[in-house]
Amino acid sequence: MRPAEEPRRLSSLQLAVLRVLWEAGEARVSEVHGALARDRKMALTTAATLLSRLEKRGLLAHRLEGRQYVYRALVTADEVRRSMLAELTDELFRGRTSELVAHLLDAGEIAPGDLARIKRLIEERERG
Amino acid sequence: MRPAEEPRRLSSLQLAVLRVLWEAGEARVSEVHGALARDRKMALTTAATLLSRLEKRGLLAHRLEGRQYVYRALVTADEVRRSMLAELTDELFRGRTSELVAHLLDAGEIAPGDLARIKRLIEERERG
DNA sequence: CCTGTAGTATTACACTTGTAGTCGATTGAC
DNA sequence: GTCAATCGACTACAAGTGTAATACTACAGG
Repeated sequence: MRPAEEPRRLSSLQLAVLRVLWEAGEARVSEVHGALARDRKMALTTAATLLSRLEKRGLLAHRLEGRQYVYRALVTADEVRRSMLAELTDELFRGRTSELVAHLLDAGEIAPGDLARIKRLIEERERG
Repeated sequence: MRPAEEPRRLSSLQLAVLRVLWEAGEARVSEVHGALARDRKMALTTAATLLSRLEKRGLLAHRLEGRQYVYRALVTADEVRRSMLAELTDELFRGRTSELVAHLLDAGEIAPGDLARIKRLIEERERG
């Protein structure tokens, strides 16, 4: 039994679709469209195309309710995060997570307040 | 003077090309091909195409040496890391770097040894 | 029954990427 | 000087993506 293959690379737009479904749990085409169209103007059929393509790829599924499709994600946000982050770590930081974190620190990408928060997380993890 | 726009999304293969140039400083088509072909079989013309496309996009430049093109990257590894990481952070962690790090910790992606190293980095940063 | 209308399915098209063949020019070896 | 090797330019093509029009279908209202 194949464990629902890795999400591999997903475009911004594909992720946006997934985010809608992750937040809503389930959503009709019109709802997904509504959510996406808040950011970028888009035809309803475009949203429908995106959804059916993602389904063909095995990332979504739908059930029928009346005449409408109700989609849901088959991958969790965490799976996608893990997989995309792993790929990025491999390609840009030779697979070393610590280098990634070091980069974050060097690049000043971390707000001062977060620094303490992260340190606390690490300490918890050390004990745990 | 346009500051060499953001690298945006780069494919694995495009990054592989860039890595070669980052390591070598400069490289001829045949050299880039040689490096890439160690991992995946590939025709020389394929490497040439990749290079010229990346140049058209403004990420590379070349000079002529004899009859051969010698390419170099116009973006640094750090710029690419920053930009791609920022995009991923936005899309998958609502822009919060701390959530990214928290995910890393939760996902157990960090080797035990690295934990201490990262903590040390944070402490340095706190003082600095 | 007939017909809008709401929804999905089908088709289309431009652009990017991965992949590479072929063309044309230059140059080193005889 | 001729010829083969070398090297970039140009052309090609299948997938995947973003975008959407158009076609088809079923259902609600009259």
